[in-house]
Amino acid sequence: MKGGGKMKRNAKETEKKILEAAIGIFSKKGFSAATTSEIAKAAGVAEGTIFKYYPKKKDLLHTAMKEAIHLFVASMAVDSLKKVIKEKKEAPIEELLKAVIVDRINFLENQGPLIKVIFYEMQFHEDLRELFLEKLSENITQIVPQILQERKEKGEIKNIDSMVAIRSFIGMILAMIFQRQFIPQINKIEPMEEIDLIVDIFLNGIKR
Amino acid sequence: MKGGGKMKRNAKETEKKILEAAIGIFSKKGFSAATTSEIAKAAGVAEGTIFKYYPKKKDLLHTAMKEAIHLFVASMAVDSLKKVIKEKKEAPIEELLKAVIVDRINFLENQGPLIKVIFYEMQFHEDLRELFLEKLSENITQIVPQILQERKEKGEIKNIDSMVAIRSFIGMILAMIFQRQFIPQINKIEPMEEIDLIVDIFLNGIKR
Amino acid sequence: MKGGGKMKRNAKETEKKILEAAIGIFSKKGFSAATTSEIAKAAGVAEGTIFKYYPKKKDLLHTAMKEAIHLFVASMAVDSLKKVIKEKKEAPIEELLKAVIVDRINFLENQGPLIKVIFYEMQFHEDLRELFLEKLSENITQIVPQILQERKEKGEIKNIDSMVAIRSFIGMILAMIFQRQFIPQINKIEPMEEIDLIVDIFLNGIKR
Amino acid sequence: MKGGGKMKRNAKETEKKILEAAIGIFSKKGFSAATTSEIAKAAGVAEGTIFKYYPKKKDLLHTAMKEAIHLFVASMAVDSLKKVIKEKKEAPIEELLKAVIVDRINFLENQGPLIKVIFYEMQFHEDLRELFLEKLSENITQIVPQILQERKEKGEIKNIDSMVAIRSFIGMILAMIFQRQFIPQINKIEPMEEIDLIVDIFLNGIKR
DNA sequence: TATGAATGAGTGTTCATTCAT
DNA sequence: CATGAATGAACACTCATTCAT
Repeated sequence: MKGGGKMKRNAKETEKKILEAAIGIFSKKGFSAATTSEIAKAAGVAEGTIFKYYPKKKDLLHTAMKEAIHLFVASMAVDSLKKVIKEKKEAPIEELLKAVIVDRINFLENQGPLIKVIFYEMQFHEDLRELFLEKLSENITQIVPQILQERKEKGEIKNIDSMVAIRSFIGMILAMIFQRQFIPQINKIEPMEEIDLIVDIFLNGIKR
Repeated sequence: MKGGGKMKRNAKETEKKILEAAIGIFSKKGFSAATTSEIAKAAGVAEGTIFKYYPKKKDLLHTAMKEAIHLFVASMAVDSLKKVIKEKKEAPIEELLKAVIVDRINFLENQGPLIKVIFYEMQFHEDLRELFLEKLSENITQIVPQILQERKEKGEIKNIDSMVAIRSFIGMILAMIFQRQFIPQINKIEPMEEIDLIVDIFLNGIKR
Repeated sequence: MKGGGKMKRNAKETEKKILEAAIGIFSKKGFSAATTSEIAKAAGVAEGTIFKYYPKKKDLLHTAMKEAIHLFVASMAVDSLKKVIKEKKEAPIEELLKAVIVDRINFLENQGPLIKVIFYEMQFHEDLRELFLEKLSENITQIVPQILQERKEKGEIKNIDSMVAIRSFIGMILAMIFQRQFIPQINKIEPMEEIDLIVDIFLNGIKR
Repeated sequence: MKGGGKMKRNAKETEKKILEAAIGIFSKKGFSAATTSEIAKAAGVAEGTIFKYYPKKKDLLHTAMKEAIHLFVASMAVDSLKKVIKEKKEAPIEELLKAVIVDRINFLENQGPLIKVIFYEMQFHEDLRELFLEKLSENITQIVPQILQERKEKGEIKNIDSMVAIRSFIGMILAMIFQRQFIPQINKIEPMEEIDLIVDIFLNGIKR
């Protein structure tokens, strides 16, 4: 009846619960349609508590976005990919690309909601858009060319614009993921078979 | 004390103005963040007028979506593409594909906002999602395979799954459009050059 | 498409249709909950037409009320009752009272909706209340005492306050009508039998 | 930019204030004509606060009705009357009836607004009507016959249908109350005198 | 005279935000 | 620190009323 806390006292944990609940709701309904009361319920805190940590609703979005950007850009473009690339440095390029695809599919399956929020809200919030794209382009221009550079030098692949090549590859994969997610009924072949096929098309496409 | 009639009287036109304003606002801010007062202002009508034509705000979205679906699915997948394909039937496949890309870029430039609305809101509204995907998968499964069939028979290209090939091609194009829209600064080559390159990669990828 | 009338042109008739539709709707939902659009539809006219005849919605109510008051007060308290009383002047008083009851039940069955509107809206609109009660009290004080005066003089009934007696009788009848309308299931005896019983109670009650 | 909490915190009290304000306004203007903004002002709360307790305006009516029904049916038909009847069990029947009338007048004077709401809105809302009448008829059929039964057995009064007798008595009283409320100017005798007269009429009417 | 498209003040309702406890 | 009752600006939506045709 009196005001005051009941649950465990762990500010960091509470903050995290709120942020995670917010990401969940944002990804289900979008930022505008999500309500703070809903988020509070999902986080298991009182509505007022949210505002101790995030004075404005938009702060929730910003924090989520910053985390997402870090995850998406740093993790996606850098860490994870770098790892794959390094591990497979000596492997045939087919194997490298397949590993990349599988890695990306896993990434999207785990970080899907967050990614969704990024892409949805980026459209509407100039500040977020800039933040995201700045980070992204920074990393992309650094990392992407390296991936194919070595192979080009070895003469395995054509001397084409690396960005275009990589981006095309990404487009193929995303199109596959998107289609398998939303219109799975039109598929006639198995996922692994499909991955092979995509890699095959891509490699034939760019090889000398 | 209450309002009265003033402006021109043309129901059909008013309805259209409202719908167009709505699509514009929806695509700028998303459905939830858009307000009817804002839409009214953009349409140049009183707020109450909107509700004569669209009793619920969601009706605006639904109507926009139905129109969008018709445009996107029927027009995109069928009419326009069919035309391109027929016109270029005897042309080399490179030319066909380039024509398709240019046609799609034009389409997206003109119908961009509408398309954006579709993809945003589809995520959140089950009913819209079903409506869209049903139409889309219907058409895709009919049209897409025809595009490559002939070339396969002539032995120009590999005997691979047409859906995967086409989808990969679409993915490449969309990735290009998306990147050029949002991170244009990382581009090093000219659009037409890029189109040539994409077609080249794709054709090499699938040719026998 | 162009503005302009289609139907018969008969102002008086149109006006009447509107008023009747209004009374119907008012009695179904009350004045406030009734909408002019609903009334227009029920009257078979365009919404704007209503305001040619009744510039304000309240005018509809006022006109209905005036008609109702005329009907209810003049007709109920005066004409109809007078007629019954005159016809049965020489009849035994039991017969007179039964005739009155039957007459009143008929009246209410025919004029029910209008009566309902009177009693409902009277509560909220001071002006209507005054109009109604003024008329009513005028007539009641003139008519009511005459009904029993003669019988009193003949020594058939006690020399009690006529108003109280008559009002009690009216109360008995209205209670019967109300109960039969809303809780008919609790009745054990037939209507005519019940009328006999009420008259019997009343007459025994007032007889010397 | 948006509001904040200020006043005392007592949910139960706030809820009650709102309900009472609502009953007051409903009884003054009817449900439809009452506005939530008006109710909020009368209750001394912000408009939004109302909806924390009663998510829909109609919920206010329903809650008021349920309370009213309980009060009216349970209290009126059962508790209060039972008490009177028990207290006066050995008293002459005249005294019993007078006590009943006085008790009822007091009841209506105190609960008037609530009762008014019941009778108004019952006409328009099927659900309320059913709720009310169900409760009412349940109780009436249980309580009413008991009132006269004993007297019948003692041979003091005729062996007539108890329901009709009681209802007639209620009708007489309500007619008195109604008339005294709305057309007080036509009265020539004092209230207590009038009560005596009504009881006299009724008793003579039903005595053997 | 009748129409019905258009109006806009006003209604019920929502929700981010505040603050006494 | 956390609560949740309270707030009020803003929203979707209604409806009596006006007026060009």
